[in-house]
Order: sequence, then C-alpha cells, then structure tokens
Amino acid sequence: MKLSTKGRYGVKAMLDLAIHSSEGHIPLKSIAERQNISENYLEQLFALLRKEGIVKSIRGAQGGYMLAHDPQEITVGAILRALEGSLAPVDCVTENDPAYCDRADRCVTKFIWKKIRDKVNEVVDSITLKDLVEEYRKLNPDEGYMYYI
Amino acid sequence: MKLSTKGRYGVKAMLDLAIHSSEGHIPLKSIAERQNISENYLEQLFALLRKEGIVKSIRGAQGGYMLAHDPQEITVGAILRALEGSLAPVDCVTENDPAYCDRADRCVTKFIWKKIRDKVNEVVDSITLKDLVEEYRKLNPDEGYMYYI
DNA sequence: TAATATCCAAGTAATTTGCTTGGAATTAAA
DNA sequence: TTTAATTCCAAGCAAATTACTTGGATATTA
Repeated sequence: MKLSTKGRYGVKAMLDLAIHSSEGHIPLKSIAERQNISENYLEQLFALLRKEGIVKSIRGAQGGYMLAHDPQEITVGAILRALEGSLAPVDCVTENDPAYCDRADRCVTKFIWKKIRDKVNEVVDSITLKDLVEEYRKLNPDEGYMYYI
Repeated sequence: MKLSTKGRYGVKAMLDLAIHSSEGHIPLKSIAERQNISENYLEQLFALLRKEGIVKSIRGAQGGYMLAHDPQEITVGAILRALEGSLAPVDCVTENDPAYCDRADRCVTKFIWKKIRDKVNEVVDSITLKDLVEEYRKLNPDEGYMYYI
C-alpha cells in the first residue's frame, strides 16, 4: 500500500511549482535542484501531468512549466492519480474498467477494497495545492522562498 | 498504492477459516484448494498471522489452524497490517518508528500521508470477520459451504 | 548560431513480489 | 510402531516493478 516516488515527488514538485507560480514559467531544472530530484526523472512525471491537463508547458529557452489551473482548483488527488494511476488498492475496483473477476457479483472482499478506494480518494480530493501552499507558508515563515519541501 | 497478494490472499483465507470455524482445526491444504492459493505460500502468510496472535495452530496429523479470537474481534485491519506491515502510504508516517526525515517538523506533504493512513486504518479497523461472514451468507445463500470467495 | 528548454524512446541496475523447493519436527491414526 | 498428515522453517529464484539514466530530436530565445 505504498505510494511510489512518482506520487511523492509529483506532489512535492507541484507544490514547488505552485509556490513559484507568480514567476511565470518554471524550468524543471530549478525544481529538480530545489527538491533534489533527478531532472530527467521529473520530465517523465511532468509528461504525465501535462497529458492530464494539470500543467502546461512552453518549449525552448526561457520556457518551462506552469499550473494549468489556479492552485485551489488542483487537488492532490488529481496529481496522484495522474502519476500513480487509480488509487484503488486492488485492480478489481479500479474506477474505469476494473479488472475482470468472474465472481465479482458475489465477492465479499470487494466491498472492503471499494471502501478503502473511496476514502483515499475522499482525502486526496479534499486537499488542493492552495491548501498546501498556505500550510507551507505557515510552517516555514522564515524561508522567503523555499528550499527542499 | 496496491495491496500485495499477501493482503488479498490473507483476507480471503481468514474469511474461509472463519466460515469453517465451527469445524475445529482447518488444515491449510483445504483452504488452499478452496481458494486456489498455493499451500506453501499460505504457510508463509499464516506464520505472520500466528506471530501476531490472530490465528493459532496445532501441528501433526488432524492438526491445522483456528481463529485465535471470535470473528467479531478480528478486524480486517489487524489481518492486513500483520501481512503487509503498516498501511501508511509513505514510510515517514509509519505508526511505529517512522522513517527518519530531517525536515519532518516543517514538512507539508506529511499531513496528506497521515490523513490517508488514518482513513485507511479507520476503514479496515471498522470491518470484522463477523461482518464478512454475514455478508458472505447474504451474497451466497445457495452455497451451503463455500468455494472460491 | 549558441544556449536553454521541452519532448520522447530505450535501456538498465536494484529491489520487490510471488512464489517454489527441500526438508525437519510433531502428532494422530492404522 | 510405522505411516501419513500436518505445521514449521530457511533458502532459492524467476518475473515484474521501480527508479532511475542515456541519448537524442525538436523548439525557442538571446
């Protein structure tokens, strides 16, 4: 039941991006340096985030990434699902095209997995980037503009 | 965020054991056959469950496993944590000796992981084997005594 | 035209998962 | 007393997954 580095790095990187969102486009290199994540690996994560329409990019020199929406409209859930896929604990209760199971209609344990899935989604969908930015400023009042989150 | 087969097989096997709890000791062989799980692999799972005091065993011919407590006292949470370890999505919020992190006191994302951890535990701790047995009988009124769950 | 970026597809080492194998110890029944 | 059934235990191992790295092609600005 562990998140992979994709999910963890992804939320970190998106929070970094949100905190710097007033500065225009942010190159991955700067996020990678601040958060101590491989830039090449971040590329892969941002490709997924872009495909989901969570960030937008501009190529070339002085290019970089920006949030595609306001921070209060981007949930941790959207970020995590973009990077990790469904947060369902078992494939038979994935939201879209759940894995086939011939006893699905009489399966008892399925209800457990669904409840877990729904509660996890509920939690992560209730937290937005705006919440995280505010929490960050509260916890780190001294650091003008951020290091490692 | 997926459960491994340990957790999934474990809950299945424990439900099977609960349904057959009136029959005395149940050998793993019969659970393995009914649930279509490798008997040798089940041995490893039941070693963990026994270490946690969730099942008890009798060795030798006519031996087998039994629930160590009444079904209403055994939660899905206890089973899953015995088999999967902490259900925390990130090691820094494991209940006992969380992984060290030098920015733990100023970490924003930690709150997300804690909320997920707590909700997941809440769900699985609210479901007992008794609930599952009742649900099973409701969903499978025809099958006198069980096949694949 | 040089530097800075995103974009994209493979490759790969380390780790984890999901078992299997091979036996030793214990117990009940024949 | 032997045999069969069973738990107990420690290793071994192939396949899959993870967490990257490598090596470019393409786009944009200075």
